[in-house]
Amino acid sequence: MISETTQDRTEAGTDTSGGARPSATVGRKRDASRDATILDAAISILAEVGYDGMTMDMVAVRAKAGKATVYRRWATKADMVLEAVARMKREQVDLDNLPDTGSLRDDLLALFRPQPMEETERKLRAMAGMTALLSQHPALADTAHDALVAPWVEANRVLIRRAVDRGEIPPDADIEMVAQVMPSMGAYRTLIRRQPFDRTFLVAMVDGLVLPALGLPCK
Amino acid sequence: MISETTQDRTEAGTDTSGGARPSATVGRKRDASRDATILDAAISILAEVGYDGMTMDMVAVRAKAGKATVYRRWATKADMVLEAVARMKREQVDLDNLPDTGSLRDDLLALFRPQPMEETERKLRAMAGMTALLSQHPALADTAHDALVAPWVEANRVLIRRAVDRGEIPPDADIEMVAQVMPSMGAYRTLIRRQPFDRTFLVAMVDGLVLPALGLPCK
DNA sequence: AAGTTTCGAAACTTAATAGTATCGAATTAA
DNA sequence: TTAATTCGATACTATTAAGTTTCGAAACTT
Repeated sequence: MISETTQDRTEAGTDTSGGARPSATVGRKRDASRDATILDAAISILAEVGYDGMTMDMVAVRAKAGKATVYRRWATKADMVLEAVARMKREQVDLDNLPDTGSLRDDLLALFRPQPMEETERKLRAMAGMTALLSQHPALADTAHDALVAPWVEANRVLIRRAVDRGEIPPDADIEMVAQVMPSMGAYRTLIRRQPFDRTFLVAMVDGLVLPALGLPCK
Repeated sequence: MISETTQDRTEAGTDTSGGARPSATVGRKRDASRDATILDAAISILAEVGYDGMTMDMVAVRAKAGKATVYRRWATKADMVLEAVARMKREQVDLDNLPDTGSLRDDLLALFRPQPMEETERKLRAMAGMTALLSQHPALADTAHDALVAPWVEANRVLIRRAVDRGEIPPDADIEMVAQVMPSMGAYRTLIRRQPFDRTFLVAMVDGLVLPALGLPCK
């Protein structure tokens, strides 16, 4: 079972008072930076061996943390993985700072510029590792999608709309469908085929699929 | 570890002679029909709960078989799942009997006619269940792909080539890429999004993506 | 200084399950 | 008839891993 909320503060030890205690104001403070370290280790291991292949000991060892430190933060393995995935969202595509080169093709390719594609591949693999969890908790499918794929789709949507507005491509295309193509094929290629999501593949998708589907070469 | 070959015949009991014995000619014969029943149970459970969620007891119970009957056929769980997936291949798209309506659109839609799409979805879900196994044995990715997706891609390839030959669509499209679109998006939709692979989605892909990418509406 | 909490480390408990062994009944060949 | 083998069922073993507890040291509040 996945807990409703993340554990915050105590409840451990020989406490018998049962009631929820307010955040402790005394004692050593929690090192917030351990959270990120642990979650990052979790994501890496998730990408490598999947949810069921990942043990809490592996995570603790890689993060150089004790298991108590891990379980003080998340009640269960599933809870931890959930937050790890949710956190990836923040590092994703920066929707407020999209490329704007004047060419749709360049915009689409530039989406992967600052952070190289290894990082995208790592995240896709982490998502692959989560599929096992999705079987047990289908509701998590949305969390994973929102965190990893939705921002990418949204970015494509914006870039395509801009191209329509500036008259670069005809306005009658199914933008919604086209915006999903690259994320879908990227996920499939990484998750199922286990092939690299590299620049060659990216360019092939843009030139062989996305732009033609939008009617570009017919102009 | 995954065994090289499927166990055939004996080696069980109190045999101490070590050497590989030829197929027994005496005693009760193996009921070959149990194989299919067991593998079918395995596929269903795989689709429902994934590889790690599936226990050998579940499979035996659903197939109304004893575990000895299962392990007499396959040495390990992974072996069994492998053969189950390989067997799905034979029930897939009939490449020797593809639709040929004279219209690419109708051909693509007709691919899913005889067997309804629930079956396709079940197979895609079984594949989703296998992703966990792929994390541990990446070599299996090819087996799964060959069994479940490659025939579908090949069918698309053939149908598209025919349309090019008869002049329905221009010959300069990236056929290889386009042929992969529907399987990729179908897999992604089923595996990650956990949304239905229904006729509506199929038509949207064909009309909003595949045909436009091939340059059809510009003719 | 005193009391409380967090830290990493490691020992421990407990539940689940892959795989094995055994059972009595049924099937087959010699 | 007899010996070998398969069948479903079930008990058993061994391993793995989630989650708990304990430890001594460090860090923080009052």
